[in-house]
Amino acid sequence: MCLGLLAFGDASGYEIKKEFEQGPSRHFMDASFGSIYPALTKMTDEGLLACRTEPQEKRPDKKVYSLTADGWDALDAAIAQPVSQDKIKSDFSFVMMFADRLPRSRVAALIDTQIESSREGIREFEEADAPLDSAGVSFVRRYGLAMRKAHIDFLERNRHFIEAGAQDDPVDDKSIPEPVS
Amino acid sequence: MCLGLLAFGDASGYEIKKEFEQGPSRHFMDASFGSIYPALTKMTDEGLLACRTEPQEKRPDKKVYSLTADGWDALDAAIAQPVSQDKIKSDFSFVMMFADRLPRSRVAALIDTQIESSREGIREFEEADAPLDSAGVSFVRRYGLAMRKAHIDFLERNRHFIEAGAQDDPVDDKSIPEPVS
DNA sequence: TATCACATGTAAAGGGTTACATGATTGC
DNA sequence: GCAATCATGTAACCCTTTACATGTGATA
Repeated sequence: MCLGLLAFGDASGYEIKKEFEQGPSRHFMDASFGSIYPALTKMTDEGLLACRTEPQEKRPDKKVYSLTADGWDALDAAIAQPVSQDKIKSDFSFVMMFADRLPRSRVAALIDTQIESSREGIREFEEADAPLDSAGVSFVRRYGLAMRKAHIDFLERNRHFIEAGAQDDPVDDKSIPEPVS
Repeated sequence: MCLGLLAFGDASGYEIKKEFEQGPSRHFMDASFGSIYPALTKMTDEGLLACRTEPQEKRPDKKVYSLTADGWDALDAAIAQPVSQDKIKSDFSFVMMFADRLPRSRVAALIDTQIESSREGIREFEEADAPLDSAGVSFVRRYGLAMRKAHIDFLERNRHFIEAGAQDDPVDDKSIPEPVS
């Protein structure tokens, strides 16, 4: 993943981490410093990356990595590899399977949070500098956008269904929604 | 996850694995025998699960697990816990970021595979016995269905865009698609 | 004054998969 | 005969996160 991100421009470990958090890769990959720094060191040892230290004023020194010819070859080899199926880890979906055992207010709050975080993701994607993207990056960014929109759309259209099936809230027991098929 | 699946009925480790592969939980969780069996043993030791051995004819014995009262409590505690953000690991999205470096035929094949596997997932979900689902399970199943449909929809609407940007195939260099904005 | 952003790195601990070990039966 | 399904379990290995270690400068 680090190798891939460096194909879009030289960067330090710290900048790669920011890319994982904020860039278009945000919605399908992630890594912590504990795996980024060792990976960068290892690939430099293997000759896939070159490293130069950039001194900065009023900031700690920066180690900027860039792809070598071997690095580009390794990237091309990686993207030629067969791809495995997408894997999703969703606490939300897991908890929703037991919505019947949860108070209505919790189910509603869970859905609200999901919608809000998808809206947040959409905002971040739309703010990003899309005109500079390659066709591939643009495709991936719009893909992330489309999935988030579909996510919000599904939740808004179906929430009434599951909220109706949930447990009455312990305290507030008025205003029972009609059951919906 | 095992605790959760057992809430829908007693099962053996082998059956839980099948549930991960075929049930509605298929699209957001997974586990191998190497983690299922130890988890089952551990939870039995902790008193969350009860285990009975069912002898079978012409088949190895089965160890069927069921939730104890403590198990139900642990499940309720688990679903009351704050949920973390969904995490997606997508080789496909990663490779697509570098579509410009790939031959058109590979990009097309990658997209075909994605569409086909989503169609396959839809078929499996629709075949399943939906009428017996709880409101929660039904919601999650329809959620998986909606996401897969959105996935296919995006790919079909946008594939021409990225396939146009990819590299000419090494051998076949005729029939160049028009660039699309 | 405290927290955040910048900046790199290591080690312990945790979680998971892969591979192995074993064995019967059914279908191609 | 060979592969797949049924069925359970262990251990080595791999990868990752979490937490720690260190230090400056800007902002609230």
